[in-house]
Amino acid sequence: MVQQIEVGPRVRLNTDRVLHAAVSLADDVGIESLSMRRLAQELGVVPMALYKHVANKEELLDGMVGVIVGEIDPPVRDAGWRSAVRQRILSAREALLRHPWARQVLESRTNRTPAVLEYMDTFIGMFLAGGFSVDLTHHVMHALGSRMWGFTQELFQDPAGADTEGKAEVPPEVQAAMFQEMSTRYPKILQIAMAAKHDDGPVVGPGCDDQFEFEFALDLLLEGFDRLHRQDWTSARAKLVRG
Amino acid sequence: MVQQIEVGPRVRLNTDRVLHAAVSLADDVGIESLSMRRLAQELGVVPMALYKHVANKEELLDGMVGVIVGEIDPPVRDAGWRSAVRQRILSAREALLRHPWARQVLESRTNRTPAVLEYMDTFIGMFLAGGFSVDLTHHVMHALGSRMWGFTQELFQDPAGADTEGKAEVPPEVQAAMFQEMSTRYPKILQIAMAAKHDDGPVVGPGCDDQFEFEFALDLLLEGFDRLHRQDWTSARAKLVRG
DNA sequence: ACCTGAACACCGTTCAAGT
DNA sequence: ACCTGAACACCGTTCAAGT
Repeated sequence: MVQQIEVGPRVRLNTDRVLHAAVSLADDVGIESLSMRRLAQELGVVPMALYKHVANKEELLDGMVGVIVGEIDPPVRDAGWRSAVRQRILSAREALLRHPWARQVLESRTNRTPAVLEYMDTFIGMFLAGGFSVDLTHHVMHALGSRMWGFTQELFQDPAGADTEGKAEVPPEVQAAMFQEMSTRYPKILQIAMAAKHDDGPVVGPGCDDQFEFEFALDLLLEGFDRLHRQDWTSARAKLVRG
Repeated sequence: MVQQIEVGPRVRLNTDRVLHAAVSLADDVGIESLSMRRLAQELGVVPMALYKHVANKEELLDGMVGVIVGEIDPPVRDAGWRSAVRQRILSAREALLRHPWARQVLESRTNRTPAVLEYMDTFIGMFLAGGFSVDLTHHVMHALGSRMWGFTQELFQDPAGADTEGKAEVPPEVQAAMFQEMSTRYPKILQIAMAAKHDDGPVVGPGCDDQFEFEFALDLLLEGFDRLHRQDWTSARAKLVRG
């Protein structure tokens, strides 16, 4: 699991080492178990030593986000806006999927760190380079929202995730009872959940093809953006129509 | 600010009273300051007394979400799916806006409480009643994601929000320097930010019409859903095409 | 310049006891 | 049946001191 020990001459701490240690500690033990004290221990150092390199825990989290954002590929060159945007979002998605805690941290934070701003700036650049008006680009960015990072709120999240080991298996008869309960109380949820499972396999469990769902919504939006772009959509006109 | 005092015969605690006290405490002091101890104090009771009515803090948060979800209007009757969905989402949005902490709590949680399931079930029902296939409804729900709750990740969030009082005002010359810095490092962000401010007023500050942005993206999606629905879209066919 | 020790003001939660 | 007191094992962070 977590590497530690670290004998020999104590390596000098620096912000980068702190940040990367924090990232891999969060990868290993989960974000909820990441504390300044625990991180210090991992680095073989007293808690207060960290405060020379990050001002506080908030800044630590911002720095960790920065590390992950740094793993996202820059926009591909010489491609249309649509494929450039699509590829970059899917690259972001891959980076975020490597660090399951990152989604939550990204969302919980009002990020205006240089790394995040840099990402957004080049992101916006893809639309502008594709001939989008500044106006449309602005609204398009809002429409994407967190999808820009390659994720959306999952509808039917697995409970907690993390340690699947500790939890006792649900015995089949209890599972059947839960199923019964669901089908009478929430029949429609069950219906669409069953539809997803149909061609996959297990009736209960995470049978959704998340990647398909993500691309479904993404392409729907991209299609819409494209249409508006070709129509020379402006927000002023839209507001007029809306009244 | 926070009402407390509460003299006279101590009212008996119950889960409902605990939950509602927690909601209004979070409204008042912010979710990050909501602790079991603080809540107990607010109710004029020792911390441990709460544990007779909620199993732990997680369950408290789930219960608080339940209270907010209960404030969302049920689907309107005798309307087309599109207007029913639209109205309900905007009603959810109003409820969530009344409790600024709710968005974050909703997102941080793997909610499968009865209140949330009930909301989703009736939500799904609107599409099915509109003649959507179970298949399309499933994907459409994923595409909506957290937009179902009436919010999306805000692009340019105000830092932290909450106590605007304590923070010292940024002096104009510093503001100008920040502006300068932004325009050279993140020129495109500035461009689209300026576009938003154009007809509003202050150059810096929250000049975005959040409601417009929200409806812009929502209508783009609804439009897309409608098109797929009329084309008798199926995921099987879509996967075939995609390869 | 960087790290340490001890302390402060908090957390959520358990356990055994009170009425 | 409900509430209390005292305690446990944690937090993030400050301050003054060490090398």
